[in-house]
Amino acid sequence: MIKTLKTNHGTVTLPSFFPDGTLGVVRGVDSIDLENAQVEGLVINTFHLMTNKIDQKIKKFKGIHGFMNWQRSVITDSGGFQVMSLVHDHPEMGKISDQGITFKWNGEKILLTPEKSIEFQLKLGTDIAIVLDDCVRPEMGLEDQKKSVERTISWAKRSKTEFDLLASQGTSGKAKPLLFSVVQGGNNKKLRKYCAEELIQIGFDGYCFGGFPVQNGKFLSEIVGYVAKLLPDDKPKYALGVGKPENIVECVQFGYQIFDCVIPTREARHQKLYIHEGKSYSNINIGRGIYVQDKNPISKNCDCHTCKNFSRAYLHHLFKIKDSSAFRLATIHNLRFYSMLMEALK
RNA sequence: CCUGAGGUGGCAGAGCGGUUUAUGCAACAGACUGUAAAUCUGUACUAGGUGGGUUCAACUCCUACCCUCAGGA
Repeated sequence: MIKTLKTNHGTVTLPSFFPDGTLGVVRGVDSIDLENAQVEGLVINTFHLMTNKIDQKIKKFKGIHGFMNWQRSVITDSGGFQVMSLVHDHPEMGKISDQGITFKWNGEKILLTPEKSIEFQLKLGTDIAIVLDDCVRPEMGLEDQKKSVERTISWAKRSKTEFDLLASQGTSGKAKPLLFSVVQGGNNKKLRKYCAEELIQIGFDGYCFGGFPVQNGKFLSEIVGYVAKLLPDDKPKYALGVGKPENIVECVQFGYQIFDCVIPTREARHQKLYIHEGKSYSNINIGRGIYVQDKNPISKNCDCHTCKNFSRAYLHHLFKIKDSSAFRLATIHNLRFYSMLMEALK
Protein backbone atom coordinates (compact mmCIF):
# COMPACT_ATOMS: atom_id res chain seq x y z
CA MET A 1 0.00 0.00 0.00
CA ILE A 2 1.47 3.33 -1.01
CA LYS A 3 2.11 6.00 1.59
CA THR A 4 2.74 9.09 -0.48
CA LEU A 5 1.64 10.52 -3.77
CA LYS A 6 3.92 12.75 -5.80
CA THR A 7 2.22 15.38 -7.91
CA ASN A 8 3.53 18.36 -9.83
CA HIS A 9 2.85 20.41 -6.73
CA GLY A 10 4.48 18.45 -3.98
CA THR A 11 4.06 15.19 -2.18
CA VAL A 12 0.82 14.25 -0.54
CA THR A 13 1.06 11.99 2.48
CA LEU A 14 -1.67 9.40 2.39
CA PRO A 15 -4.40 9.04 3.30
CA SER A 16 -5.47 12.57 2.58
CA PHE A 17 -8.70 14.53 2.39
CA PHE A 18 -9.10 17.11 -0.38
CA PRO A 19 -11.97 19.55 0.16
CA ASP A 20 -14.14 20.58 -2.76
CA GLY A 21 -13.39 23.97 -4.19
CA THR A 22 -15.70 23.45 -7.09
CA LEU A 23 -15.50 26.87 -8.68
CA GLY A 24 -11.87 27.49 -7.93
CA VAL A 25 -12.49 28.45 -4.34
CA VAL A 26 -13.52 26.61 -1.23
CA ARG A 27 -16.52 28.74 -0.47
CA GLY A 28 -15.83 31.31 2.17
CA VAL A 29 -12.11 30.73 2.66
CA ASP A 30 -8.96 31.62 0.77
CA SER A 31 -5.88 29.67 -0.15
CA ILE A 32 -3.95 30.90 2.88
CA ASP A 33 -6.77 29.77 5.18
CA LEU A 34 -6.57 26.34 3.54
CA GLU A 35 -2.84 26.08 4.05
CA ASN A 36 -3.24 27.08 7.68
CA ALA A 37 -5.87 24.39 8.12
CA GLN A 38 -3.26 21.90 6.84
CA VAL A 39 -5.19 21.12 3.67
CA GLU A 40 -2.92 19.24 1.25
CA GLY A 41 -4.96 19.53 -1.88
CA LEU A 42 -8.20 20.62 -3.48
CA VAL A 43 -10.74 19.23 -5.88
CA ILE A 44 -12.06 21.66 -8.43
CA ASN A 45 -14.64 20.98 -11.10
CA THR A 46 -14.31 20.96 -14.86
CA PHE A 47 -18.00 21.51 -15.54
CA HIS A 48 -18.40 24.51 -13.28
CA LEU A 49 -15.17 26.14 -14.38
CA MET A 50 -16.02 25.58 -18.03
CA THR A 51 -19.38 27.29 -17.62
CA ASN A 52 -17.47 30.13 -16.01
CA LYS A 53 -15.03 30.34 -18.90
CA ILE A 54 -12.20 30.10 -16.43
CA ASP A 55 -9.73 29.32 -19.22
CA GLN A 56 -10.14 32.93 -20.35
CA LYS A 57 -9.73 34.29 -16.86
CA ILE A 58 -6.52 32.45 -16.06
CA LYS A 59 -4.70 33.21 -19.29
CA LYS A 60 -2.25 35.56 -17.60
CA PHE A 61 -1.55 33.16 -14.77
CA LYS A 62 0.31 29.89 -14.63
CA GLY A 63 -2.81 27.76 -14.62
CA ILE A 64 -5.29 27.54 -11.84
CA HIS A 65 -2.56 27.36 -9.19
CA GLY A 66 -1.27 30.81 -10.02
CA PHE A 67 -4.77 32.19 -10.34
CA MET A 68 -5.77 30.91 -6.90
CA ASN A 69 -2.35 31.46 -5.37
CA TRP A 70 -2.52 27.84 -4.29
CA GLN A 71 0.73 25.94 -4.61
CA ARG A 72 -0.39 22.58 -3.32
CA SER A 73 -2.02 19.77 -5.28
CA VAL A 74 -5.17 20.14 -7.33
CA ILE A 75 -7.45 17.42 -8.57
CA THR A 76 -9.79 18.39 -11.36
CA ASP A 77 -13.02 16.47 -11.35
CA SER A 78 -14.23 15.70 -14.83
CA GLY A 79 -17.85 16.80 -14.69
CA GLY A 80 -19.02 13.21 -14.37
CA PHE A 81 -20.87 13.93 -11.17
CA GLN A 82 -22.90 16.61 -12.93
CA VAL A 83 -24.00 13.93 -15.37
CA MET A 84 -25.85 12.47 -12.45
CA SER A 85 -26.86 15.49 -10.41
CA LEU A 86 -28.02 17.50 -13.41
CA VAL A 87 -28.90 15.18 -16.26
CA HIS A 88 -29.92 11.86 -14.74
CA ASP A 89 -31.78 13.58 -11.90
CA HIS A 90 -33.24 16.32 -14.14
CA PRO A 91 -33.64 15.07 -17.71
CA GLU A 92 -34.79 18.49 -18.88
CA MET A 93 -31.34 19.84 -18.11
CA GLY A 94 -29.43 17.84 -20.63
CA LYS A 95 -28.90 14.75 -22.67
CA ILE A 96 -26.38 11.96 -22.55
CA SER A 97 -25.24 10.12 -25.63
CA ASP A 98 -22.29 7.89 -26.35
CA GLN A 99 -20.58 10.93 -27.80
CA GLY A 100 -20.84 12.97 -24.60
CA ILE A 101 -23.18 15.13 -22.59
CA THR A 102 -25.15 18.19 -23.62
CA PHE A 103 -26.00 20.44 -20.71
CA LYS A 104 -28.47 23.27 -20.85
CA TRP A 105 -27.01 25.90 -18.65
CA ASN A 106 -28.22 29.49 -18.25
CA GLY A 107 -29.69 29.41 -21.73
CA GLU A 108 -26.44 28.11 -23.14
CA LYS A 109 -25.80 24.67 -24.53
CA ILE A 110 -22.61 23.06 -23.32
CA LEU A 111 -21.23 19.96 -24.93
CA LEU A 112 -18.90 17.99 -22.72
CA THR A 113 -17.07 15.05 -24.23
CA PRO A 114 -14.36 12.92 -22.65
CA GLU A 115 -11.83 14.63 -24.91
CA LYS A 116 -13.00 18.13 -24.05
CA SER A 117 -12.95 17.34 -20.37
CA ILE A 118 -9.35 16.17 -20.56
CA GLU A 119 -8.32 19.12 -22.68
CA PHE A 120 -9.87 21.54 -20.23
CA GLN A 121 -8.34 19.87 -17.20
CA LEU A 122 -4.91 20.10 -18.79
CA LYS A 123 -5.51 23.74 -19.60
CA LEU A 124 -6.16 24.37 -15.94
CA GLY A 125 -2.78 22.87 -15.12
CA THR A 126 -4.20 20.14 -12.96
CA ASP A 127 -2.09 17.76 -10.95
CA ILE A 128 -4.56 14.92 -11.16
CA ALA A 129 -7.04 14.69 -14.01
CA ILE A 130 -10.08 12.47 -13.84
CA VAL A 131 -11.74 10.84 -16.81
CA LEU A 132 -15.29 11.80 -17.63
CA ASP A 133 -17.64 9.05 -16.47
CA ASP A 134 -21.34 8.34 -16.65
CA CYS A 135 -22.22 8.67 -13.00
CA VAL A 136 -25.56 7.20 -11.89
CA ARG A 137 -27.25 6.66 -8.56
CA PRO A 138 -27.07 3.20 -6.99
CA GLU A 139 -30.86 2.97 -6.96
CA MET A 140 -31.07 3.06 -10.75
CA GLY A 141 -31.96 -0.17 -12.52
CA LEU A 142 -29.59 -2.80 -13.86
CA GLU A 143 -29.94 -1.70 -17.48
CA ASP A 144 -28.99 1.86 -16.60
CA GLN A 145 -26.06 0.60 -14.55
CA LYS A 146 -24.83 -1.51 -17.47
CA LYS A 147 -25.07 1.41 -19.82
CA SER A 148 -23.24 3.61 -17.34
CA VAL A 149 -20.44 1.07 -17.05
CA GLU A 150 -20.07 0.62 -20.80
CA ARG A 151 -20.02 4.36 -21.37
CA THR A 152 -17.61 4.89 -18.54
CA ILE A 153 -15.19 2.34 -19.99
CA SER A 154 -15.47 3.69 -23.51
CA TRP A 155 -15.08 7.27 -22.31
CA ALA A 156 -12.09 6.21 -20.20
CA LYS A 157 -10.39 4.83 -23.30
CA ARG A 158 -11.04 8.00 -25.24
CA SER A 159 -9.85 10.08 -22.30
CA LYS A 160 -6.63 8.16 -22.04
CA THR A 161 -5.95 8.53 -25.76
CA GLU A 162 -6.59 12.25 -25.63
CA PHE A 163 -4.55 12.61 -22.48
CA ASP A 164 -1.53 10.82 -23.97
CA LEU A 165 -1.80 12.97 -27.06
CA LEU A 166 -2.13 16.34 -25.33
CA ALA A 167 -0.02 15.79 -22.25
CA SER A 168 2.98 14.74 -24.31
CA GLN A 169 2.55 17.67 -26.71
CA GLY A 170 2.46 21.10 -25.25
CA THR A 171 3.52 20.78 -21.65
CA SER A 172 6.91 22.37 -22.29
CA GLY A 173 9.13 20.33 -20.07
CA LYS A 174 6.61 20.13 -17.27
CA ALA A 175 5.96 16.71 -15.89
CA LYS A 176 2.69 15.16 -16.95
CA PRO A 177 -0.15 15.26 -14.51
CA LEU A 178 -1.63 12.02 -13.27
CA LEU A 179 -4.74 10.51 -14.80
CA PHE A 180 -7.32 8.68 -12.71
CA SER A 181 -10.32 6.70 -13.92
CA VAL A 182 -13.61 5.95 -12.20
CA VAL A 183 -15.24 2.62 -11.45
CA GLN A 184 -19.01 2.62 -11.92
CA GLY A 185 -21.52 -0.20 -11.53
CA GLY A 186 -23.81 0.93 -8.75
CA ASN A 187 -24.52 -1.69 -6.15
CA ASN A 188 -23.77 -4.56 -8.51
CA LYS A 189 -20.57 -6.49 -7.80
CA LYS A 190 -20.34 -8.10 -11.24
CA LEU A 191 -20.58 -4.76 -12.97
CA ARG A 192 -18.10 -3.19 -10.59
CA LYS A 193 -15.65 -6.03 -11.20
CA TYR A 194 -16.04 -5.82 -14.94
CA CYS A 195 -15.63 -2.06 -14.91
CA ALA A 196 -12.54 -2.20 -12.70
CA GLU A 197 -10.88 -4.89 -14.81
CA GLU A 198 -11.46 -3.02 -18.03
CA LEU A 199 -10.09 0.21 -16.58
CA ILE A 200 -7.03 -1.51 -15.16
CA GLN A 201 -6.48 -3.05 -18.57
CA ILE A 202 -6.36 0.44 -20.09
CA GLY A 203 -4.00 1.54 -17.36
CA PHE A 204 -4.29 4.63 -15.19
CA ASP A 205 -2.26 6.34 -12.48
CA GLY A 206 -5.02 5.87 -9.95
CA TYR A 207 -8.55 4.55 -9.59
CA CYS A 208 -11.67 5.96 -8.03
CA PHE A 209 -14.77 4.52 -6.49
CA GLY A 210 -17.49 6.36 -8.39
CA GLY A 211 -21.20 6.78 -8.23
CA PHE A 212 -23.01 7.95 -5.17
CA PRO A 213 -21.71 6.18 -2.06
CA VAL A 214 -24.96 6.58 -0.16
CA GLN A 215 -28.37 5.00 -0.65
CA ASN A 216 -31.42 5.73 1.51
CA GLY A 217 -29.17 7.62 3.86
CA LYS A 218 -26.93 4.59 4.38
CA PHE A 219 -23.28 4.45 3.44
CA LEU A 220 -22.67 1.58 1.01
CA SER A 221 -19.81 -0.07 2.93
CA GLU A 222 -20.20 -3.43 1.25
CA ILE A 223 -19.76 -2.31 -2.34
CA VAL A 224 -17.24 0.42 -1.51
CA GLY A 225 -15.10 -2.14 0.30
CA TYR A 226 -15.52 -4.63 -2.52
CA VAL A 227 -14.31 -2.21 -5.15
CA ALA A 228 -11.20 -1.40 -3.11
CA LYS A 229 -10.19 -5.07 -3.35
CA LEU A 230 -10.48 -4.97 -7.14
CA LEU A 231 -8.00 -2.14 -7.47
CA PRO A 232 -4.20 -2.48 -7.65
CA ASP A 233 -2.39 -1.75 -4.40
CA ASP A 234 0.50 0.03 -6.08
CA LYS A 235 -1.79 2.81 -7.32
CA PRO A 236 -3.71 5.33 -5.27
CA LYS A 237 -7.33 4.53 -4.53
CA TYR A 238 -9.69 7.45 -4.35
CA ALA A 239 -13.17 7.28 -2.84
CA LEU A 240 -14.99 10.07 -4.66
CA GLY A 241 -17.43 11.99 -2.53
CA VAL A 242 -16.60 10.25 0.73
CA GLY A 243 -17.62 11.31 3.25
CA LYS A 244 -18.57 11.58 6.86
CA PRO A 245 -15.68 11.07 9.26
CA GLU A 246 -16.76 7.53 10.11
CA ASN A 247 -17.07 6.71 6.39
CA ILE A 248 -13.52 7.89 5.82
CA VAL A 249 -12.18 5.86 8.73
CA GLU A 250 -13.88 2.80 7.29
CA CYS A 251 -12.63 3.49 3.78
CA VAL A 252 -9.05 3.89 4.95
CA GLN A 253 -9.35 0.39 6.36
CA PHE A 254 -10.60 -0.75 2.97
CA GLY A 255 -7.47 0.73 1.44
CA TYR A 256 -8.64 4.06 0.05
CA GLN A 257 -6.19 6.91 0.39
CA ILE A 258 -7.76 9.94 -1.22
CA PHE A 259 -11.08 11.51 -0.32
CA ASP A 260 -13.11 14.54 -1.15
CA CYS A 261 -16.51 15.64 0.03
CA VAL A 262 -18.63 18.72 0.51
CA ILE A 263 -19.59 17.67 4.00
CA PRO A 264 -17.04 19.58 6.09
CA THR A 265 -17.45 22.80 4.12
CA ARG A 266 -21.17 22.72 3.41
CA GLU A 267 -22.03 21.68 6.92
CA ALA A 268 -19.79 24.42 8.28
CA ARG A 269 -21.87 26.92 6.33
CA HIS A 270 -24.96 25.25 7.74
CA GLN A 271 -23.65 25.67 11.28
CA LYS A 272 -22.65 22.08 11.99
CA LEU A 273 -19.20 21.89 13.53
CA TYR A 274 -17.14 18.82 14.30
CA ILE A 275 -15.30 18.12 17.52
CA HIS A 276 -12.67 15.49 18.24
CA GLU A 277 -13.24 13.58 21.44
CA GLY A 278 -10.41 11.12 21.87
CA LYS A 279 -10.85 8.47 19.21
CA SER A 280 -14.42 9.46 18.61
CA TYR A 281 -16.05 12.70 17.59
CA SER A 282 -19.21 14.66 18.04
CA ASN A 283 -20.71 17.73 16.49
CA ILE A 284 -22.59 20.78 17.53
CA ASN A 285 -25.03 23.07 15.78
CA ILE A 286 -23.51 26.43 16.61
CA GLY A 287 -26.81 28.16 15.78
CA ARG A 288 -28.53 26.62 18.78
CA GLY A 289 -29.64 28.91 21.55
CA ILE A 290 -27.51 27.16 24.16
CA TYR A 291 -24.37 28.70 22.68
CA VAL A 292 -25.42 32.32 23.05
CA GLN A 293 -23.16 32.87 26.04
CA ASP A 294 -20.76 29.95 25.63
CA LYS A 295 -17.29 31.34 26.19
CA ASN A 296 -15.54 28.09 25.16
CA PRO A 297 -13.88 27.56 21.81
CA ILE A 298 -15.65 25.18 19.43
CA SER A 299 -13.20 22.50 20.48
CA LYS A 300 -10.58 22.52 23.19
CA ASN A 301 -8.62 19.94 21.19
CA CYS A 302 -8.37 22.03 18.06
CA ASP A 303 -5.50 24.29 17.03
CA CYS A 304 -7.30 26.04 14.19
CA HIS A 305 -7.45 29.80 13.74
CA THR A 306 -11.06 29.84 14.87
CA CYS A 307 -10.62 27.82 18.04
CA LYS A 308 -7.47 29.67 19.03
CA ASN A 309 -9.10 33.06 18.77
CA PHE A 310 -12.87 32.96 19.10
CA SER A 311 -15.63 31.64 21.33
CA ARG A 312 -18.72 29.66 20.50
CA ALA A 313 -20.77 32.65 21.58
CA TYR A 314 -19.08 34.91 19.07
CA LEU A 315 -19.42 32.42 16.23
CA HIS A 316 -23.07 31.93 17.15
CA HIS A 317 -23.50 35.67 16.96
CA LEU A 318 -21.79 35.90 13.57
CA PHE A 319 -24.17 33.28 12.18
CA LYS A 320 -27.20 35.03 13.62
CA ILE A 321 -26.30 38.31 12.03
CA LYS A 322 -25.38 36.46 8.83
CA ASP A 323 -21.91 37.86 8.56
CA SER A 324 -19.80 36.06 6.00
CA SER A 325 -16.99 35.68 8.50
CA ALA A 326 -19.15 33.03 10.17
CA PHE A 327 -18.72 30.89 7.05
CA ARG A 328 -15.03 31.45 6.98
CA LEU A 329 -14.39 30.66 10.61
CA ALA A 330 -16.67 27.64 10.62
CA THR A 331 -15.18 26.28 7.41
CA ILE A 332 -11.64 26.74 8.67
CA HIS A 333 -12.54 24.77 11.76
CA ASN A 334 -14.20 21.85 9.99
CA LEU A 335 -11.35 21.60 7.50
CA ARG A 336 -8.87 21.47 10.34
CA PHE A 337 -11.02 18.80 11.95
CA TYR A 338 -10.73 16.76 8.77
CA SER A 339 -7.01 17.33 8.40
CA MET A 340 -6.49 16.24 12.01
CA LEU A 341 -8.63 13.19 11.35
CA MET A 342 -6.42 12.31 8.40
CA GLU A 343 -3.26 12.90 10.43
CA ALA A 344 -4.49 10.33 12.91
CA LEU A 345 -5.08 7.87 10.09
CA LYS A 346 -1.72 8.29 8.33
C1' C B 1 -58.40 71.89 13.69
C1' C B 2 -59.63 70.05 8.52
C1' U B 3 -59.05 66.15 4.77
C1' G B 4 -57.48 61.33 3.47
C1' A B 5 -55.44 56.46 4.64
C1' G B 6 -54.92 52.99 8.30
C1' G B 7 -54.67 50.28 13.12
C1' U B 8 -54.01 42.17 12.33
C1' G B 9 -49.47 37.28 16.13
C1' G B 10 -42.21 39.18 18.55
C1' C B 11 -41.85 42.04 13.65
C1' A B 12 -43.58 42.78 8.50
C1' G B 13 -47.91 41.99 5.80
C1' A B 14 -52.56 39.63 2.91
C1' G B 15 -57.37 37.80 2.46
C1' C B 16 -62.16 36.56 4.09
C1' G B 17 -69.47 37.28 7.22
C1' G B 18 -69.01 30.82 9.14
C1' U B 19 -65.12 23.77 9.14
C1' U B 20 -57.25 23.38 9.90
C1' U B 21 -57.01 29.96 7.57
C1' A B 22 -52.41 33.18 4.90
C1' U B 23 -47.34 34.18 3.76
C1' G B 24 -42.48 36.11 4.96
C1' C B 25 -38.88 37.30 8.78
C1' A B 26 -37.49 36.15 13.69
C1' A B 27 -37.65 31.74 17.28
C1' C B 28 -36.89 26.33 18.01
C1' A B 29 -35.05 21.79 15.92
C1' G B 30 -33.26 18.66 11.92
C1' A B 31 -31.01 17.29 7.15
C1' C B 32 -26.74 17.73 4.01
C1' U B 33 -21.60 12.45 1.15
C1' G B 34 -16.94 13.49 -6.81
C1' U B 35 -21.46 21.45 -4.39
C1' A B 36 -27.63 24.05 -9.37
C1' A B 37 -26.86 24.27 -1.43
C1' A B 38 -25.77 31.62 2.03
C1' U B 39 -29.83 25.51 0.55
C1' C B 40 -33.79 22.33 2.09
C1' U B 41 -37.22 20.18 5.78
C1' G B 42 -39.90 20.11 10.08
C1' U B 43 -42.02 22.45 14.96
C1' A B 44 -44.17 25.93 17.94
C1' C B 45 -46.53 30.38 18.74
C1' U B 46 -50.87 31.86 17.32
C1' A B 47 -53.43 37.69 16.38
C1' G B 48 -57.22 41.15 15.13
C1' G B 49 -56.81 49.31 18.95
C1' U B 50 -61.20 50.08 22.69
C1' G B 51 -66.49 50.32 23.72
C1' G B 52 -71.16 49.58 21.60
C1' G B 53 -74.29 47.71 17.66
C1' U B 54 -76.14 44.51 13.28
C1' U B 55 -76.19 38.99 12.69
C1' C B 56 -77.66 32.30 14.14
C1' A B 57 -72.30 33.79 13.40
C1' A B 58 -67.79 39.34 13.19
C1' C B 59 -60.74 40.02 12.33
C1' U B 60 -64.18 40.91 8.24
C1' C B 61 -70.35 45.12 8.23
C1' C B 62 -72.12 49.80 11.13
C1' U B 63 -70.93 53.42 14.98
C1' A B 64 -68.31 56.27 18.70
C1' C B 65 -63.80 56.95 20.90
C1' C B 66 -58.42 56.34 21.07
C1' C B 67 -54.00 56.08 18.31
C1' U B 68 -50.64 56.29 13.86
C1' C B 69 -49.24 58.23 9.11
C1' A B 70 -49.67 61.74 4.88
C1' G B 71 -51.37 66.43 3.05
C1' G B 72 -53.51 71.12 4.44
C1' A B 73 -54.63 75.28 7.90
